[in-house]
Amino acid sequence: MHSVTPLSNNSELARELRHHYLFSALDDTQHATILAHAFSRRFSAGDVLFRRGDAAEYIFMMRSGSLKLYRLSQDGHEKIMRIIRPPQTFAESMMFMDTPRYPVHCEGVEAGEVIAFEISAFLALLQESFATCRAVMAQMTQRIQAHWDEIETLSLQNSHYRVVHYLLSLVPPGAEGEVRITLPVRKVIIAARIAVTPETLSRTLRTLSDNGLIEVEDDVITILDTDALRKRIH
Amino acid sequence: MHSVTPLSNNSELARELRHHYLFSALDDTQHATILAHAFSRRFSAGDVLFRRGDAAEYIFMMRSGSLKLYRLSQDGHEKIMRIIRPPQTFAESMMFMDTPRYPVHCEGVEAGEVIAFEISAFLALLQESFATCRAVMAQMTQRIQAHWDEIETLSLQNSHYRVVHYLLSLVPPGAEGEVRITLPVRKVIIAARIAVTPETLSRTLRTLSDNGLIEVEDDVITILDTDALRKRIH
DNA sequence: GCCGCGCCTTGACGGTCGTCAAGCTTGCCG
DNA sequence: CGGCAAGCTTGACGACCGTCAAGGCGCGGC
Repeated sequence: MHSVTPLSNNSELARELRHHYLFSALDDTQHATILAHAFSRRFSAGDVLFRRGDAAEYIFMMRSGSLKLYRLSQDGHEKIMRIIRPPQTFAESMMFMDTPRYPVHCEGVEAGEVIAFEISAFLALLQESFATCRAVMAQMTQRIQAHWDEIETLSLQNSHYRVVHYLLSLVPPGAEGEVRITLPVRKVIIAARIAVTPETLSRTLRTLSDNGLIEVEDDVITILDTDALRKRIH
Repeated sequence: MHSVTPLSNNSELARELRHHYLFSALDDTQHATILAHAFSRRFSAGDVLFRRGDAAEYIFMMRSGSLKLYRLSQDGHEKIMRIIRPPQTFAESMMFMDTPRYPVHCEGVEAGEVIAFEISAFLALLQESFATCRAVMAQMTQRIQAHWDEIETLSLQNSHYRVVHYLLSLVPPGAEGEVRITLPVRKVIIAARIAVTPETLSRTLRTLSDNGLIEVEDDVITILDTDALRKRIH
């Protein structure tokens, strides 16, 4: 694999781990152990980190950039299951499968860097640290909650709802009235994430704009009245 | 709460736990502990076990009957997230939330019985038993896999596919050629499970029947050629 | 510069599937 | 036995949204 570097004596990374929700419960010895079984991987947009069906030997932590986890239908349609950004970890749940295989493709969106930790090494640490065990479980619980929400959205709601819902998810908590947000990724990526076509996304934004609820200028969207938009879901 | 009975000296239940994937790693003392913090709950079809938003104090193990976990949209449409049958457990992932609340409604479909275990007691046991911890995580991993699959199905596939996919999921593993299956629940329940209307389900079964792929007689369906049906997904 | 390519938008069209309504069968109960 | 409700089916209709096609805009490479 190219763009791979060892992590010996990377004190900045060590400090990062100490503040990370998944690793903060570990002591110095344990930190050293997992770093000895980890490596850094740099990637560009379009680089493939793994494919669906590959044997899963690593869990990952994002350090910079962004990437997408996605599946393809037989006729080549792409559904993005998740967009990953720092400081998220992913593929944790692979650890507990009998024959671990990644269930999605993984590809870079914006160039960046991930740290890969060997699953076997991390599993061994879990036995020693119930607190870390709990952190993993809390993490998995959050993922499950997000899945319930997504399944509900996909089966109970129409595309209009999904677009509005996505916009509202970008509003900082507590914000009210007029809010300016910037789309974090290209629109075609967003469309694949919320399971609509780029055309439908474009048209829906247009309708919202015509109705005076938002203003669109490239990837900057001004929500004129957050509450009104929230109620607008029909 | 009515239909609730204590579990002291229920030796049959104790034996059941010993063979259950979630509890088999516990020793006799630990079994006694959780049984001291558990109760049995009988229910009929239509009985509400909990509602979405209720504080989650228990995890559950099905002993008999069946029930549904579901959500409602604003306009009253029901999406069944999961059908539970023995010997499944559910709501395990609630244990790791900060302020645990059930994220779905739970209602009886066929009369039966569940065992409710206090979350606090079970959490305490997890600290002592890494093996049980692992069992919980393996369980959550399976749920996550199932969610990925469902999200993929909902976003990449049409209703025809979902019906065929559901039928195939009822075929016993390894079966080939002509297979006779019985629908496990009423059709309206199945429809809500796979996110189509009862009308669409009915029409799709009709089409498959007209094309000579299946034969339908009430809740008994004969799949004439499993492989042909598998390929029929378009 | 200018060409080509990717991203986004807009329009026209058509299929899928949900909605509404009617009718059928079955089982339950007075 | 008649009446009623529930479950399922079938038909007619229409909205939603995906597909196909065309065109504008910005950007990088030659």
